[in-house]
Amino acid sequence: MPELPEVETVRRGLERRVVGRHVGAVEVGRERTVRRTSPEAVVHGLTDTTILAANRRGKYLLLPLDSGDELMIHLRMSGQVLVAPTGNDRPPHTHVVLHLDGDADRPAEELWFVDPRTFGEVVVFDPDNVAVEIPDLAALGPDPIAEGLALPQLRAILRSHRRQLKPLLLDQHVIAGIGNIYADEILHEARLRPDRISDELSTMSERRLHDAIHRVLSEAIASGGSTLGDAQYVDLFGEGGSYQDEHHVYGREGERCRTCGVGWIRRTVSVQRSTFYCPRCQR
DNA sequence: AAACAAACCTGTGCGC
DNA sequence: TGCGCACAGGTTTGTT
Repeated sequence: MPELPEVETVRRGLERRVVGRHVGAVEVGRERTVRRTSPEAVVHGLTDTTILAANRRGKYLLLPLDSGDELMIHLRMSGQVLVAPTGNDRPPHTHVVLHLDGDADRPAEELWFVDPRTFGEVVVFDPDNVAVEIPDLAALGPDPIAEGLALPQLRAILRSHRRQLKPLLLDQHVIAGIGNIYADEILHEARLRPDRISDELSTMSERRLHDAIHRVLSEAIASGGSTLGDAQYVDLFGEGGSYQDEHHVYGREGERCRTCGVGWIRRTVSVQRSTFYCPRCQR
């Protein structure tokens, strides 16, 4: 579920609350969550370390440790990262727990990785060996927020592929961080149909797409991301975002278009994903 | 190279 | 009320 804006919101929470903390004990409850290595590797890699920073690339959370290793967390569809006072009841599907020591101004707390569908993962890796240990992370395209994506760079990407825009935006090797909600919202903002071909856009359309990527992602981050009806996505402190109120097309099949007030939002399927757009103002 | 399908899991909402 | 099916924010793998 979480895409770039949601992961960025979690990252900011980690920066505020977790960076600088020392990790005492570590518990791994479900092996599948640490399947890239093993429970022992994650426990040993985290125990008695200090978390130095909270970074993000695409949908990957990356926390450098004082050991020289990094903690990588990917939420996939249903993962959550939460902080809570030590001793609080843990929600169902809490698979990894980091005990954060208290200090002069903070009580001891726990960092929980919660994930009903267990697609998410937690791994401790050596950043000098990332291409071998986490090849998908090493192969990520540019992150429009963390690294920036200038117009000439986007043009080069669009013109070097001959692909439909929706699958192209969802491809993490091409651009990192955009998922199903924001791909649709970006294409709506750019007034481009999801099946337009990347190397057939006018220079003006390329510019609109570039503007839309930055505008939609930035505004979604400013709103704390999108929390849908199931409240699956919440930030580190359990708070939902509000960008769902700004959605113009995602989840709005059959509704009148908020942009043109004339068209009706249509749902199709692309890359096995629901795709929403306004056939009148997106061309 | 790009489109397409299936797989990995669990939970929820809907029609009947 | 209960059952079965469709569907869900992601990514990998394998096939056309």
